Amino acid sequence: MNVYALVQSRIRAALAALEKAGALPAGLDLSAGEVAPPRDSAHGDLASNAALVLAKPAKANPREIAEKIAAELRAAEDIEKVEVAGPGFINIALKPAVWHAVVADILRERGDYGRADLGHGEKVNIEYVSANPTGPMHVGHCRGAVFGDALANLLAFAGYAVTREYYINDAGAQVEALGRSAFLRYREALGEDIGAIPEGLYPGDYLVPVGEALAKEYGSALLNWPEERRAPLVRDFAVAAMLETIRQDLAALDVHHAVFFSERDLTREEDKIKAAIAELERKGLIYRGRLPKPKGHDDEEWEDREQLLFRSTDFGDDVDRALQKADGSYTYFAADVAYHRDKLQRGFRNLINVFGADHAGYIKRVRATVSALSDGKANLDVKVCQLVKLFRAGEPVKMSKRAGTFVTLRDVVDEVGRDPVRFMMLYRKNDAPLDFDLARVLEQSKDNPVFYVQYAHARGASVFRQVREVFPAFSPGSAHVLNADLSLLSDPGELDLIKRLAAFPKLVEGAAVAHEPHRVAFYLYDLASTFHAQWTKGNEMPHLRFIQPDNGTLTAARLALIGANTQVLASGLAILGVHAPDEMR
RNA sequence: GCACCCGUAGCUCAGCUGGAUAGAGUGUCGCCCUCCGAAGGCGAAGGUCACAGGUUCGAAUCCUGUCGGGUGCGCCA
Repeated sequence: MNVYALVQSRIRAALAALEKAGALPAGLDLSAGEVAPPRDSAHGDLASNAALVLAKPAKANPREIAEKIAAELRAAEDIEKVEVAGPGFINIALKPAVWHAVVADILRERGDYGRADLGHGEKVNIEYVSANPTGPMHVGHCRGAVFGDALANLLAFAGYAVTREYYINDAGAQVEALGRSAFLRYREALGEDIGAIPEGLYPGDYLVPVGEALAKEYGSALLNWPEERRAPLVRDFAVAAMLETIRQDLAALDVHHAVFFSERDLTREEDKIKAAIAELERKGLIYRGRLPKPKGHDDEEWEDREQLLFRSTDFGDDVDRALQKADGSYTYFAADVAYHRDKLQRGFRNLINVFGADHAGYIKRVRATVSALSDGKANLDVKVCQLVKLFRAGEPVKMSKRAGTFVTLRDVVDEVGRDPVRFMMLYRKNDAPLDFDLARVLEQSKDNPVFYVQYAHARGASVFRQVREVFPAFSPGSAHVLNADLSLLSDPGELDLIKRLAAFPKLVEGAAVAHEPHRVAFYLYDLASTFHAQWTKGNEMPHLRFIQPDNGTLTAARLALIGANTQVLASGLAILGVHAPDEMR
């Protein structure tokens, strides 16, 4: 049971009663207002602003409405105290039994506690990473990968049927360059001195094994093949190898996509692109025309040219967008139109794209595309992940992709491990830049949020290990713990911890609606902090220690609280995709 | 020139979609281990929420403008 929902429903009932009695005008939105924890806990457990929100439509004084609502609420069994404060806030204190019931709920529902049904099983498509298959992933990709994955976990937890998807940019000039680069490495593998890698090709060492693999598979045969037969083969071979590398890199982060969608498949069957453009044409959104030259872009290569354009400005874009290049082939954007049409045809009405910061300028045209193709019936949210700056003990780590010496995702995961990478990437809003310090995330101290949260989980497990020496039967799932007399949990610190645990379902809903997994990370930090504080109280006040050797019933109740806390930490960490260890060594 | 993102404590950042006296961490200063993990905790100090208007019962949050920082800008992907 969600205490926020409980109180909200009590307020709604109170409003309905008032309306029926004529104390409020009919026709008001009775679900108006919000129940939230007050900033100052002295104001009570929960506060509602319903009276303030309703004051205007009801044409009444907010304090008077609040008093009426308060009078109704005081009759409710689970409510201990109701006060009207300030301009018309309704401050509510709940009976301890309500809070104790939260602990029992968590222990009963276990991993399902906090699960929501916001999505009603509706399908959501999340496209993320989508790094070009021209090399290993670097740290910049890492953030989008972790963000998309955590968001997918979060939405699944909130009741959506989530599809995780990767769009492979395996068409166009970049992969042709990759193929030529791989062919050079192939000749190198055959013993030829290839000299420096020419400008425009990929110089990175990671193509050396690809050349060797080609040599192993084909011997020197490819040298004699005509280019039009050889080039596509080498290119596809190289793309497949890069894709395999990327999959392994993602697996190291525990990121797994269900669908890999190939751009080349779209361009090979141009039908799909043509069909997508035809559909836009039927809607009157395609025309031939000229684009204005962008300002502050003083290159003489600008050639005023008539081209095939999509009226994306009808949907809020800055300029209309080209669908064909000068040579008549389709642009990347044209393929993307077909790709998004494909998503819609697969029945998705909720789409989420996770972009890197350098693609922010692409958002409006994709939104325009989805809006046009779905007649405004589909929702597309584009989440932009800002840049990651890499540090080591405060010093910036230099990287240059051009020189082929960039820091790969794999380097980072190998150095610090999966959990710190995932947690730190999520311990920030996605649209704020992120400084990632390789040294700091490995510190085993409270200065390191990853450690701090995991440590809280491990401490909980540690108590259950310790208690075996006094009460061997008190295992986490034992009847002693599950049926403990929770009314014994009366210390303010214990109640405070329960109140935070009770906030988890609301937190999940809010984070899911906003598509903001970082809220989960901050919540967990806060929860861990509350738990650590209660733990340490036992140092000075032995009667507050969780294990009371001479009092089994009290120990059982406190173990129930710890079990609930450990469960919520585990559930939250699972959303982030971070391990919840039982021991830290 | 235009578009998008950002501007909150010395530093790094939250702020639950408009609520009450703006919060954490870090740094500075002062405390707490015979004790379930001190790998932790408690306290003090620290603010014109970039600036100026506007919207209303009420603004860090919404609107307009200014300043400052970042990213991007036809025929690349």
